[in-house]
Amino acid sequence: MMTADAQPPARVRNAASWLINMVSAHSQRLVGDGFAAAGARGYHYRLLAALDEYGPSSQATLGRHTGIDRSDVVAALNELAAKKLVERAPDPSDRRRNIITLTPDGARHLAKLDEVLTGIQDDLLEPLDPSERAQLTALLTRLADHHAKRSRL
Amino acid sequence: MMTADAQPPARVRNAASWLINMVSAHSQRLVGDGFAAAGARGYHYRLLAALDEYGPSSQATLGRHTGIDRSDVVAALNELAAKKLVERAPDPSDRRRNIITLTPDGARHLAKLDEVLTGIQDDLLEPLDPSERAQLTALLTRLADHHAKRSRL
DNA sequence: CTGATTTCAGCGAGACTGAGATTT
DNA sequence: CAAATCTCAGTCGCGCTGAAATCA
Repeated sequence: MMTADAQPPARVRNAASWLINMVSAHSQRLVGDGFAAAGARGYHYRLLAALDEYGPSSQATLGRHTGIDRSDVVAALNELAAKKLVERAPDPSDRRRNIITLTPDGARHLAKLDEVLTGIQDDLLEPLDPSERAQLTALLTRLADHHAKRSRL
Repeated sequence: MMTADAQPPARVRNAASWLINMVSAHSQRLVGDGFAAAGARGYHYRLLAALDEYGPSSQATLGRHTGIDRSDVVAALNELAAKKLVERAPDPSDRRRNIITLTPDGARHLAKLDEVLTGIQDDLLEPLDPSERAQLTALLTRLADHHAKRSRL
């Protein structure tokens, strides 16, 4: 009969790219489930957080701040606007643009999602002690910065 | 005018889940592009590697070894079989099963993909010195193992 | 009957591309 | 003219679910 160990091939298991993707997959599942329980998804959180931190913005600016494609920004804002979490208004000083504003409801929703996310960080890093968490964060930040610069060329 | 800094909100930027996902996204882009240039994708590599490491297997076993869903195993094997990289034969001792075998062409293709992947590990970890790479791998392995166990309950 | 295996059809999220219309 | 903005219609990889048919 078949044992249920389910070990991936060693060459796969030991590749840094595989490890990162596995941890990322678990992380995305945790975050995705948490957000879904609150009636949201990742794009919604990123957009709300950018609006809160930078204030009312055009859609193009939101796309730059969140890393979300211009085209997906449109769709996600449609969903947020339908729930009255943001407001879309034409920019009188540049009629190509919409000015997106966080509503009070949107701010409340964001606060809830922030709580969800904070709780999840702890689940995600549970096996690591504080100094190990700091190490991991530092190493990942260096990798993220390095590749972000590379892709901006 | 608008500066092009594109900084995500601080709360997002500092979350471990965000960092992991950013690095994972860069990693997936590197691997995906590399595999695509060789005419493959992640599922193909995982299946070929599992066949090479564990020998001829049923589709269900391949799914367990690669973490690929039963349903996606079917589709990916169709593609690999169409390129003559694997062979599908009924299992005479259990007629529910197919026995999947790596062809010589499949082994050659796998060797090429292995080279691609090895090169990419270096791109991915470029800013880290060897001891930092080992640290990162160790920390990620602990997280991956922890969450793998949790999801097997 | 229960359980395993293969297959098909479909969905959801994230990350894209291309094209068109409008305005600067 | 070129460039920026918004929108719509698609595509792709990955990771899933549900259901059917077959067989142990």
